[in-house]
Amino acid sequence: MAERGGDDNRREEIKGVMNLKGVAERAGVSSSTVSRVLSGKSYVNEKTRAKVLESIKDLHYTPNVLAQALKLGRTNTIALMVPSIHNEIFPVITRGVEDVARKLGFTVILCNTDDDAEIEQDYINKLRTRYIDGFLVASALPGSDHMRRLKEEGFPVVLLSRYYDDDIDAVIIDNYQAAFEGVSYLIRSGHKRIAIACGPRALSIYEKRYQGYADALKAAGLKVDPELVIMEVNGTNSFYYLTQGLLRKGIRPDAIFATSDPKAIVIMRAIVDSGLSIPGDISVLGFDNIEMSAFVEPPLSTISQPLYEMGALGARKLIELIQGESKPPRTDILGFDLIIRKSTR
Amino acid sequence: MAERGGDDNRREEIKGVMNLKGVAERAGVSSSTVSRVLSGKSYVNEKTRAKVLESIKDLHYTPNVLAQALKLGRTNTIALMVPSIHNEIFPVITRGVEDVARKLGFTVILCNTDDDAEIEQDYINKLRTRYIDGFLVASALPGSDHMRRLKEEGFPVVLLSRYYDDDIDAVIIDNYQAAFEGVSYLIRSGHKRIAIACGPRALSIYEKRYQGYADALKAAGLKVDPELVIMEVNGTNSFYYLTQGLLRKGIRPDAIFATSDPKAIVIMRAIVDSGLSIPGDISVLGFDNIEMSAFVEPPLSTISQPLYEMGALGARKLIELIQGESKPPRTDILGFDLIIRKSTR
DNA sequence: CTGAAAGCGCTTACAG
DNA sequence: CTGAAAGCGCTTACAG
Repeated sequence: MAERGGDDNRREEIKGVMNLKGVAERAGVSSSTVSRVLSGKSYVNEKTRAKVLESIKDLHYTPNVLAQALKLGRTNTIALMVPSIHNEIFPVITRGVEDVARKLGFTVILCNTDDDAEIEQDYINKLRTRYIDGFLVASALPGSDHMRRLKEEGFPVVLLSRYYDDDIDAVIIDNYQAAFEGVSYLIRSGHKRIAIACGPRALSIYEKRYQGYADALKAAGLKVDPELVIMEVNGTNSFYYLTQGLLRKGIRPDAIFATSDPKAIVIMRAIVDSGLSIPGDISVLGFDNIEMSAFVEPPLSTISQPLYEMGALGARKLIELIQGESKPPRTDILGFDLIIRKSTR
Repeated sequence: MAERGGDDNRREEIKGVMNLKGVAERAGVSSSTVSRVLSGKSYVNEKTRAKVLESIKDLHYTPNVLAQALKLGRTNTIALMVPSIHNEIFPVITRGVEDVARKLGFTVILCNTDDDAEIEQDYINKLRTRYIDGFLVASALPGSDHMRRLKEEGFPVVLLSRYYDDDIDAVIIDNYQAAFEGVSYLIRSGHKRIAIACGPRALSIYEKRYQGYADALKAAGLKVDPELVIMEVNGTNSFYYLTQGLLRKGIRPDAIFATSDPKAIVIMRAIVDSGLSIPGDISVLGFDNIEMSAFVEPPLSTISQPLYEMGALGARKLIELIQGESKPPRTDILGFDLIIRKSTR
């Protein structure tokens, strides 16, 4: 009895928070036995088991996960690292992750990294100390090698939706191909001066979407006009001023491919505020198919990705890894859909 | 040496995952001493401390949070329970929570409850076993008393944004007053037949907003016309058909107050698709001021709540509770803003 | 089939 | 100022 002094661990005294020893005493057996009926891994005499089970029920006993984790080296907890849960697509992915995790007995710790390598590293340092069984990472920072380092340290890691790499498991869509097909559709329907409103190309998804755009133009014998490449300056809302600036200078694309739906919606606003019509004067194509995109005016044509499934599959893969199924790393590529509504002609 | 047999705890062997004992040996002191320099709670000879610090650095040692938690009975982890992270307002709240928690050395476990009492209970059972230091709950289920039970068991609990109760700390806005002022504004600007598009009144926020709507009408000598009360049937999108149905029957409100922005956006779509104009024929007022609401066509007038601050303050309060400052429970009421854009005349 | 014992990695009262 | 020891609540190899 070292401490147990005047400390304030109220929870200690609450009925309902019991330990193995308490259960064992009430059942008249040793804690080893209780542990065994709990784990179900060894045979226990039917009668003993019944007594133990009853004692557990009477005492409302639930095992202390922390102690188990300390002993076993597993916490049944995974970390989900996303740039920002605020960003439209991550809530859906997160929901997929969480649902699967919950079903399989895991809890998820949410980390917002802001695509900042330092914050990412912070989290990793904090979590790696056996606090976490594995990492699900939607990072867009291709240069950062802390992922690889984590993996080398033996942590299960699955990459989600963004950057990926042959050495690490991943679940993604083919962003290049999706952009390629979206822009090709625009070309097929008669557009000739297609602008792109692109997120930072330092993030691999945007780089890929940009390449898809450029190659689709090339494949149709058109070429990329630097005037028509609108790069994000400072957040999504900057596209409002960027687009207006472009139009005011008299530059007149006949379509704009936005690399995300929120960007597309902001751009539609700028177009309308400039006195032009959609899709009459300018078509707009988005990316992501966020829920609202069907309801804005005009309803937005866009490319949809299976976000929920991405999260769900990612979680499933990670938990398989944690539970020791060691297959070689594999990148799962999910499908996308081109959804035509009224913002393109 | 009981086990240590052929088990697969690879992480054990990885450099970088060290324990107190290792650090102590390298520094030529006892683990007690190392623990002491780490905690900073007792004096340690300057020279000894320096040696220890060096050893820690050399070994890239970070303490095992699990072991600390087991010993101390605290995990520095809080649970955030939200109906669904998918729902527009929760990502922002969550971000506020997470930022504060992180700054104060806490991690947050995210739980999606779907406003389902059983799932809520599930989580609580799972997490209560000292896994978690406290709960931040955005539950809308007023009838559920598991919150109260949790509190009685000694768990710190803070309620967020939704249901609240005098016995438990909470951070909210005055939903009644906000709706009252929004609808009063509509009345002042000449609207006489004001409809409400209301989420399920079983959820306390919607009940409050409904009351604010009803009382604002009453205060102006108008009364609630049951024909103009549109109740959600099955998710936000149902308002599309509900609104169209209303208009098709020839019922013609001159304004619609929607109890959330997504509802407002869906309703605007239905109005336009029915060949009417906004705000010419019908004004629309939303609630929440989600980011996109400034960009939709027409830009949406709405009531904004300080979501980020709500999350941040909630987290701060919870952590204070956890750290033992026991003030009497208090409900903090944050301000709201009526934002007039172009969807109301 | 079951118990006693060691050990997971910490912290801290107790002696020096 | 510092170390040896007990204990947080579990699990499991080792003996019976």
